[in-house]
This record gives sequence, C-alpha cells and structure tokens, in this order.
Amino acid sequence: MATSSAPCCGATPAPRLRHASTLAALCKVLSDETRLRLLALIARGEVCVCELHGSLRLPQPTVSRHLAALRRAGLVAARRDGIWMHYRLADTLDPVTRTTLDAVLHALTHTDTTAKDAARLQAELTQRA
Amino acid sequence: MATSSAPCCGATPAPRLRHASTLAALCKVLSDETRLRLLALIARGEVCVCELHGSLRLPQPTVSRHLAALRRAGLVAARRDGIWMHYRLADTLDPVTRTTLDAVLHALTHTDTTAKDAARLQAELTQRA
DNA sequence: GCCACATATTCGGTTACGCGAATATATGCG
DNA sequence: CGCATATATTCGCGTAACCGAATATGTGGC
Repeated sequence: MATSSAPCCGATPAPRLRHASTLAALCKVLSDETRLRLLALIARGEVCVCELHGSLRLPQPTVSRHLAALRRAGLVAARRDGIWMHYRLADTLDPVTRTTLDAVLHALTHTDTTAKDAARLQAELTQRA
Repeated sequence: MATSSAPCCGATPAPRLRHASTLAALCKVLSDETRLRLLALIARGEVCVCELHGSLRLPQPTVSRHLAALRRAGLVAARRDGIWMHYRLADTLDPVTRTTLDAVLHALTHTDTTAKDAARLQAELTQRA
C-alpha cells in the first residue's frame, strides 16, 4: 500500500528543491488550515493522533486524512506505539524546505488559532498524565 | 470594478496574520508554479508584464490572471506607465507575512526554473536597452 | 474618431480538493 | 477467536482552481 521502497512508518523522503513546481507542491500542502493547525501542534513535540483531533475538535477521519497528506509530503513522520500513532516533524528535510517550513511554523505561533489549539492540547496532556 | 476603497493601481493591503486561515490563504497563493515563477522575477526588481510573459514563455492572459491573483493577495503592486504595467513586490507587508514570503523567495533562488527564467529576462532587458 | 498595441477579464470545460459518512485495517485483551 | 479501541481508507458529492480561447478595456498616435 505504501510506496514501493519506503520504510515501514516512514514519510516519503522530502524531495530536493530543484524545481519551482516542487516548492509549489510544498506550499499546496501548507495551504490548508487544518494541516497548518496540525503542524503547529506537532512542531511542539511528538503527539498522539487522539490528542490531535481532541485538541482541534475535528472528526478523527478528517485529521487522519490530513496527516496522511503531511506524511506523503515528507513533512512529518509517524511512529506506532501499540494502539496509538505518534506524529513528529520529519527529522531529515532538505535544508531549503526546512527553512521555508520554519518560517511558516514561526508565523503560526503568531496566530490565535495556534494559541487556542495549544492550550487545549496542554490541557489534554496534563489531564492524561 | 476594484474593491470599493482601494487606491488606484494598488494591491489589497496584506491582511494581518492573526488566524491560521490567513496563513493558509497566503500559502494557497504561493502554491502555483506560474505564480512562483512570476514572484521570483518580480522580486529582482520592477518588471513590465510584456517582459514577464516573454521570459516565462507563457500566454499573456495566463500571466495576467496570475498577476491579478498576486495583486489580490497583496503580494505585489502595479504601476501604469503609458501602455505598460510594471509590477513590483508590495512595499508594505505584514512582517510575519514578509518573513514567510522571503523564505519562499529565497527557496526559489535555489531552483533551475528561476535560473532559466532570470536568464531569459536578463536577455530581454539587455536586448531592449 | 479610428487604429494598433498592451493588458485585463470572461466563458466553458476539466480536474483537483475537502468533507461527511461509512467502512476497513490494526493492535491488544481475554 | 471475538471484541473493543485507535487509526486509516474509500466513496460520493459539492466546490474551487486552472487553462485556452475569445473578448473587453485602456492608452497613445494619427
């Protein structure tokens, strides 16, 4: 089901940025509010899917679909832990891609959206502990 | 035809980045290869539309339509000079937007696409002079 | 006013995207 | 194995985006 030679839970390795269309594709992945909200939470550290759709107050299939898009784009990686899946930012990213992503992530920290989502996530985490 | 209170050739003022959806909208504008190629050339300095669709080897209506999208997003501004329209990067941009845009523009400088487009633009400019 | 040139907009058709609902897969437990 | 929980995928539909072709607007020269 996954691409032929990809590792088990891995993301597609992020493509080198040699052509403008590659950058356009990156921006397209970043052009959806739900995916940005997910990224903002994931960027704070590894998170479980259940915490994600809890904090974002979105249906689980919606979150899962957008996570799949982020994974296909190579921006996040997933790790299975029993029943749960934990998502984190991809560890190896093309430097240019990384810089662009960082700019967007930084911009996200300036939004109320992220503030509220992060607050709800924090609440869930402490409550769970 | 333009938005009610906008100045003559002006771009819509770039919206403050308070909500994730605003950032998503910015990314959506940046998610088209043609618009990225246009931005890469415009970022080098004010350019005339005819030089743009010449360098990009794209039909003029296509270029015009994408320029309109960039203008609506507040990323570029236009100035009329007789028959010609000159486009430049918007002078006033929300700082956060500006940072994000700069990252993308910098990423663009790493692509062959931009190299070739810029070379053709340079040729046109010197030939025209 | 009329024509030529530069630019912008509209129209019709196709394709891609996001969503909700339903369903499928995977893991652990007894 | 059968069941419960967590996550992923598929399906059908409505909408938004892009493109080429045609057309409209705008400016200057005669």
